Amino acid sequence: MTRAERSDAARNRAAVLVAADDLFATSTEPARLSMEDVAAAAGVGKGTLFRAFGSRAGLIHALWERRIEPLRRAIEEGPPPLGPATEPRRRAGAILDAILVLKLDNRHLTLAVEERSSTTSLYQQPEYQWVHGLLRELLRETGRDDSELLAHLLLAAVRADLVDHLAGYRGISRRRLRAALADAVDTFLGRPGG
Amino acid sequence: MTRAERSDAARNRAAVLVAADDLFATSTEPARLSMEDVAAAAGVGKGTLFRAFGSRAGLIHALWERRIEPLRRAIEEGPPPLGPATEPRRRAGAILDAILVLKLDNRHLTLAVEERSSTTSLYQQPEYQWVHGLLRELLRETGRDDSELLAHLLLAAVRADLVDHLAGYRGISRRRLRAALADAVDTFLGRPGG
DNA sequence: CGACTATACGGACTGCAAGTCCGTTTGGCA
DNA sequence: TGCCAAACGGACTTGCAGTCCGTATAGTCG
Repeated sequence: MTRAERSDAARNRAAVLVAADDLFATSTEPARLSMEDVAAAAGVGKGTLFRAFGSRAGLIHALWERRIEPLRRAIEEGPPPLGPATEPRRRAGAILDAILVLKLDNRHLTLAVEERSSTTSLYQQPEYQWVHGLLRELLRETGRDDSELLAHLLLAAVRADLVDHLAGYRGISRRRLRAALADAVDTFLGRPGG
Repeated sequence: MTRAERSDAARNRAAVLVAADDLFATSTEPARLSMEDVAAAAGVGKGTLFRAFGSRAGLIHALWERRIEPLRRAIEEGPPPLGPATEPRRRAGAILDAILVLKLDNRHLTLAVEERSSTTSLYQQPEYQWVHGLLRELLRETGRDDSELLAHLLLAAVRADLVDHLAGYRGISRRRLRAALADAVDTFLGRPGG
């Protein structure tokens, strides 16, 4: 069995998460943010950083984990419209909307999460597979066929780089983006009420 | 004014295009394909490669240009259903289908084209902007509002990495993918006939 | 044809970032 | 207080994009 984490390791891990979170939020170009920068900002050595997170992808994943955790809880055990006791069409729409908002609020971090690195495809990431499975099941319950592909299509609509392009570069308002997404969901599933 | 290209430069340029085309088609992991590999395969020096194409992105762009050229011609001056003399809903569907097929046929190359490199976003690429503008106009003609965002959504459905994941990793047939895309288009625009 | 020069060649070199190694330090326990 | 597994950190390795510059040559002009 593995021994408990030593206190200095825990402290450094926390310091790195704080520093990296800040750097990703601040930096204009997440892809240019190097691990050495993160280590320096956290006041630890590069070796410590890699010991704690394994790789750049590991660090980014840990950061994203923290951001997505509340949403996961809300979906798995929260009240409607995100929680389980919700009519499928409404719940699917609410989940997609929540994802869009999360990405709008964490543009640079999500860009980094969805960055193409030779080894990891977005579609292999556990988080993606989790929402995809969830969504597919909800769509299936509404009676749509080929719910698997439709779930991918709806998730493609909230790809980090697209959201970033529209919200950042094109300056489209959050309101309009959410409305457009809701419209698209309604088009596919019909309005929850009708 | 600029002088004409020297014959050896033209020959090397062609050799590089042939070699790179082959390497991208063959290689399992386009991101791992280095410029030095390409130069070696083409039998030229690295300097020559960079002189001819400027950068990795420039080379990939040149390769993609050749692949997409026939489609562009068909769309701009060909017969229906791709050409201009086509009813908008039908033409939009035909264009999206053609793009999907092109990506299915050039999976690795399109992965490279849409690769996230710090400087270039997919959404800034002239090719993307061209199809997006085209599609947006067609959607506008069908009377859909927010045709700009809808055009992005439809194009997100044929993102290279998604297509590659579905066709390659998940083994979903070309037929089913095309049918699903056609369905999605119909859902948004209504069937061309009705 | 011969020589002159802009153009092109090519591979050594630079810069940069991810990830590793290993000698040194330290937290936690007896 | 002494021991040592765990953790530290920065020098080092690796791999790749892109540059530099001395050498070679295509094309032109006399």
